Order: sequence, then structure tokens, then C-alpha cells
Amino acid sequence: MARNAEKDQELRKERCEQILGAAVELFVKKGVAATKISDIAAKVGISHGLIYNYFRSKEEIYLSLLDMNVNSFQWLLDEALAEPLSAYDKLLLVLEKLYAWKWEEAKFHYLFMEQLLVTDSVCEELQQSVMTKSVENIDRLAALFKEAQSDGIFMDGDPRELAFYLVSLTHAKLVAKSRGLQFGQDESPAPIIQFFLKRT
Amino acid sequence: MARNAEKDQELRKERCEQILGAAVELFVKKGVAATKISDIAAKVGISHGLIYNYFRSKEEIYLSLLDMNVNSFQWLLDEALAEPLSAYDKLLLVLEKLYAWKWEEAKFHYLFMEQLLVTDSVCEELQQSVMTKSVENIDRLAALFKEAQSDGIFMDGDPRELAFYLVSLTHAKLVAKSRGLQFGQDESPAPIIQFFLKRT
Amino acid sequence: MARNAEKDQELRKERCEQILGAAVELFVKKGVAATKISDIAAKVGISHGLIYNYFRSKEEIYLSLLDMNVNSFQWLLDEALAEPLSAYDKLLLVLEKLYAWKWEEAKFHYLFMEQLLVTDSVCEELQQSVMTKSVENIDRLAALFKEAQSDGIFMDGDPRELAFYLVSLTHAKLVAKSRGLQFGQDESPAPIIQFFLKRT
Amino acid sequence: MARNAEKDQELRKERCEQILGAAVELFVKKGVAATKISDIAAKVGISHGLIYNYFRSKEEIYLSLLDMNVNSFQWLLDEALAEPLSAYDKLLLVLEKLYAWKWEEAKFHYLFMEQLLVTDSVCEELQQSVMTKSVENIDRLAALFKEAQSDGIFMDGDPRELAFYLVSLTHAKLVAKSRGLQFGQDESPAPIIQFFLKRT
DNA sequence: TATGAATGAGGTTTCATTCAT
DNA sequence: GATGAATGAAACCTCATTCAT
Repeated sequence: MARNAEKDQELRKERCEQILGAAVELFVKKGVAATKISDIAAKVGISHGLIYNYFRSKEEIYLSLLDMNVNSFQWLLDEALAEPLSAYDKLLLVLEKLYAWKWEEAKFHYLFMEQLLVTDSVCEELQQSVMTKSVENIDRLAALFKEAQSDGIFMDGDPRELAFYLVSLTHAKLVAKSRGLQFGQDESPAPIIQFFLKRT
Repeated sequence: MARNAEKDQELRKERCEQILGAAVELFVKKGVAATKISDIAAKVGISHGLIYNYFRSKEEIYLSLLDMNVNSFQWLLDEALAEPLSAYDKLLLVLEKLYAWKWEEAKFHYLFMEQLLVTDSVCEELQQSVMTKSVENIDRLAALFKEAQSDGIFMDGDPRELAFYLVSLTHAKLVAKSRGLQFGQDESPAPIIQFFLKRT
Repeated sequence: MARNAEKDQELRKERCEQILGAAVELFVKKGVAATKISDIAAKVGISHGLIYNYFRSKEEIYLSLLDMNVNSFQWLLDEALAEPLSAYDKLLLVLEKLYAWKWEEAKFHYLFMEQLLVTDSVCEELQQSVMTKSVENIDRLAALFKEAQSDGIFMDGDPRELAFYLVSLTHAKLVAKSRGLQFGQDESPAPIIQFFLKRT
Repeated sequence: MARNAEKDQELRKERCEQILGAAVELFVKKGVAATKISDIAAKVGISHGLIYNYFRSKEEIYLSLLDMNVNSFQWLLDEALAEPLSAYDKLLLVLEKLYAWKWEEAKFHYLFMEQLLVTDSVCEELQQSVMTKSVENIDRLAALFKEAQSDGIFMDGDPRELAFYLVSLTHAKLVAKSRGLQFGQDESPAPIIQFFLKRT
């Protein structure tokens, strides 16, 4: 009995993840409004009605993804910052972790970050909550930049601005990769760091 | 009695522009699918029915914007390249022109460039035509980078990759600006060029 | 002044006829509901707005046509019956006159007769009035048939039924002709009469 | 848990038939353009949205009916021709079968036959396909007429023309019946054949 | 749990009609 | 008289969501 219930829970969680995975892919490709519940269901291979056993609405799927995504970025930072490394190496680590994200996750993150403040598609309170976390994340990145600047290896400039550019460039590299417009030979995002090195 | 035909034509063109202006703003803010024809009409201050005197469908509005936008970028490059300047200064000029775009136009351009290859929302032939132009544009930018590299002042690297990053960074600066997250003090995009300077 | 007013009246009448002519053609070809006011205007070569200087509504155009058409059939019968001919020859004359109608007029007449009783597209009172005339017309034709039967040359049978068949066959011949499916060699509808001759 | 797949399929087919039945009735009564999807839905007793679970558009409903109808006429001929009867008796059988059609089906057939060549409402290819079948059908009827003529009992004349008249007269009798304008006493369409008998 | 028929709010689009010019 | 921009009611169609099975 308990075993079954436990197993059920696991299956349930797996289904949820399948649904979210399909959804993020479609949301990124076509936009939230243009993605139909039945598209998601078809991608997972279930009937559209079944989606509602796992999520109350399309909105809820979107909000789940949003939340997961911001938290995911937060964890990524947590992990990198916890390492006993120099600021420069921590930044490198962040880059690599970001770059290792599934493309859709990364894209979703970026699109979402961009649209958060302009859009009225997200309810106020959530917007606040996610925005807060988002700004916190940027600030922690900025703190890293500041540290790397005082180490004398990074270029001058507003650390928050530079942090934002780092995310943008990583995103651009991901976009290029996803397009098959692979520039350069290497799979690593490390060269992006070079943009921020001090000129003599 | 017929009205003044010439004036009519002018008014018609003006209405088209009003509609396109409202549309690009909303498309950028909420996405094409989430933008209602009646939203556009309301923004212009006309009835939804009137939109259809000027465009056959929402799709046609989108395609018009697409075409205008790619051409607009092309013209921008044409103008900058025609100047009797060094590669570096031409790049600076491109940056300034890009930055002087209306925010929505720039955003639309970027979003579109990103989604062009991933999406199936644009009909094949148009996609081809716009894609061709888009790639041409990047290539012309890349040629400028190459020139600046051989002048010895720019960093090494695939010129097309760098060109893509230039556009991305400009876009990022625009996004930041539109958010009111103005980093730094200056309105000029010139500092972006510094990212690409050679390190010693 | 008076001259001008008179001339104006004439021009006005001409325009009305142009409009009605275009309308009947389109109504027959595509049905009333599928015919747009702007279709009619385009066929006449005027702007759609101008139609409303001559008719209050699309409905009014339809009703005008209806009225004209029923009256036209009535006149046709009046003329044929007024001739000093045998019943048989009068019928022949009716046939020829019917056949000489413009195709659209004939088609409109037939379609209308068919639909009158089944449809709810025509307001009650008009339906009554036109129906009355229509039945009168059939009855006068039937009287002719009866006369021809008592002359001993026509087949037996309910005269009204036979009269209805006469109209149907004429219509069928017109349809065939309009299709370019001309059967037989002759342009005359006279052979139709032979269907009704007595067998020995 | 999935429901019984077979039963589902059956229910689905039934719904389709309900919809088509309601549609043909309304199309015949008011014309395709004047028939609203919600009219059809209301007649079936379902919501308008449900129609689109079974047909992609109003056009598709119309095309389905068209196809069914032409095929239905073809089958009717097949059956009659397969009987070991004289040409005359086969014609009689065709008449009876035609007359036994549901009124709407017959009316639709006739209206459609009439409008096929005049209209531009049907897409070219389908028009070709249906037209071909339609002409084939008329030709097979005509062959019967020819046979009956050589048996010496039928009047002279182009067999295709006579075949077309046969259909027209049957249709006229059906119209008369549907109107409650029952002429004569009998329910049988047989007397129509007498029109085509040879005169001495 | 799983399905897909069913609903209906809401979007897109059409077009009869009006009206300023 | 003549035009065509403008309106808005009403049609078509979509799709999130519910629910019987």
C-alpha cells in the first residue's frame, strides 16, 4: 500500500516533468499564447484532458516553469559561489553551468527576464516575487564582477551592467548554437569571459 | 464627387503607419499571438473593422513589419558603409544608428532574428527571403569586423560570431534602457565597441 | 430646369436598372446571401456607397427584383392570352416568350418560385402577395392546358400539374443552354410542347 | 481508461450523419451562405463548437454532402442497371428510386447540378471530379433512353436531352409534393415516363 | 487514471450601412 | 451625385476547460 502510494507519487512527478518539458519547448518555440494545451499533450503522448490531472490550467504550467527557472538560476549561482575559487574562476564556472542548461531552459530564462517588466501577462504579485529573485541573482553576479575587477584583471564599468552583458552574450552564443550557426570551433563558453578582460 | 485622390493616398499611408506602429509595440510587448486585432485598433483609436481596410489579416501586418524591419537594417548598413570612414568608425556609426532606432523596432528586429530559424510560424518562402537578407546583413557587418581586425585594433575571433555579439549587446543595452535599468551614465552605445578591442 | 429634372429622372432610372441587372445576375450565380453589395457595385462600375442612393438596402434590391419578375411573368401571360389564337398556339407563344427572357431573369423566376414556400427569408406579407400572383399565373396557364385538352390534342392529366411541368421543362432547357450543353439543334423551345401531345 | 473504441467510432459516425442531415436540410431551404453553423448546431441540438470536432469548416460539410450526393446517384443507377429488366423498366426503376430519395437529398442534387457550372463557389478540382461523375451519370441514363428508343416505344430526340428532362420532371414533381401542391392522386412517379412515349 | 466529446467565451474576419468630404 | 473611410453587428472558428464514461 505505502509502496504503491510512493510509486504513484513518483509516476506522477515524472508525468509532471514530461509535461513541463514539452511545454517549455513549445513556449519557447511558439510563444505561450500560441501554444495549445493539446500541442503539449500531443508532444507528451497523452490526451489533452489528462493534463488537467496534473495542472489546473495553462497559466499554472507557465508559472511553474517560471518559478523553476528562476530557482534553477539561483541554485546555479549558489553552487558556483560555494566553490573555493577566485572570482574569475567562479565566473567561468557560472558560464559553463549556464551553457550546460538545456537550450529551452536557457532560452526561456532569457525571454522571461526580458519580458517580465514590459508585459502585463504575469500577475502582479508573482512578477514582484520573481523580479526580486531575478534582481538578487543579477546582483550576486555583479558582486562577482566587482571582485574580479578589484583583482585587477577585469575591465572597468558598472558591475551590474557587465553582469547583464554576460548573460546576454551567453544567451547569444546559445541562440547561435541552436541555429546551427556554430561560430568558432569550441563548445566552451569560456571565450566570452575574454570580452571582460582589462585592456592595457 | 471624388475627393482629392492624392490627399487620400497620403491619409491612407498615414493610417497604415499608425496601425503598424501600434502593432509593433504590442507584438513586442505581448507577442503576436497574444495581441488582439482589437488591441491594435484601440491603440490607434479606430474600430477593429477598419484595420481590415488596410491589411487583409493579422498575419499580413506581421509580415509587413518583418519586411520593413529587415529592409530597415539593410538601409542602416548601406548608409554607414557609404561613409568615408575607417572600419572602426563605421562600426561606431552602425552602433549609433542601431541604438537610435525606436526601441520597438530594435526589439522586434532582435526577437525576429532569434525566432526565425526555430519557429514554423513564418511561411517557408518569406522565411527564406528574409533569412537571406538577414544573413547578408550579418555578413556585411562581419566584413567590417574583419577590416577592423586587420587594422590591428580589434580582438581576434570569427568575425561573424563577433558581429552577432555586437548586435546582441546593443540589444541588451536597449533592453536595459527600456527597463529603466540604465547602467552607467551615458546614452551612447559607444562603450560597447570597447568589448571588441584587442587585449595586449 | 424642368428639362434637367426630367433628364435626371431618366438617368436615375437607368442607374436603377443597371444595379438591378447586375444584382439579378449575381443573385442567380451565387445566391442572395453570398452576393455582396460591393460585388454589385463593382459590376456596375460605381462605388458601393452609391448603391444606397438608389436602394435603401440589399433587401430592397431583392424585393424589387422579385416584384418585377412576378409582374413580368404576368405581363407575358397577359400578352399571350390577348392574342386571337388557339390554346395550343397561345401555349407555344408563352413558351417562346419565356424562352426569350434573359437567362438570369428566367433562372431567378424559377429559383424564386421554388424557394418561396420553403424559405423564411421573405417576409410574410410579401410572400402572400407574390404567392397569390404566382398561383394566379399558374392557374391561367392551367386554363390554357385545359382548353387544349378539350381541343383533343393534349394528353390527359391535371392541368395545373402539366402547367407546372411546362415551366420546369422550359427552365431545364434554359439551364442546359446556359451551360453550353445545348441538346438538339434548334434554338426554339417549341419541341417541349410535343411532350404534352396526346398519345394514340 | 479508454472507452470502447468501436462504440466511440459508431457514435462519431452517427453525429456526423446528424450534422450532415441537418445541414442538407438547411442548405436546401436557405442556401449554403445563408445557413449559419449555429443553425446546424441548433438543429442537431449541440453547441456550435462541437461541429468543428467533426468537420473542419462549413465548406467541408458542403463538400461532404456534394460527394455523398453524387455517389448516391451513381449507386442508384448502378443498382437499377444491374437488374435483368428492359430499358423501359429500368427507367421506371430509376424514377422510383429517385423519387424515394429523401426530399432534401433530391433537392440538393438538383440544385447542385444546376449550379455546378455557373458558380465559382466550388474549388476547381472538386468541380472537375464531381462534374465528371455527373456527366457520366447523365450519359448512363441517356444510354438507357437510347435503348428504349430502339425498342420502338420512346419518342425520338437527343437521348441526353431527354435524360436531363427526366431528371427535371422528377425534381419538379418532388418540389410540388414538398409544397403540398400534390397534383393528381398517385404517389408514384411512373406517369412521368408517359411523357417520353412515342406518339403515333 | 485516461479519454475525447462537449461547451462557450472570446478571438478573427466580413460586410451592410452610414457619413464626411 | 459620388466616394471610400469608418463603424459595429454578426458570422466563422479556436481552444481552454469540464465531465461522463
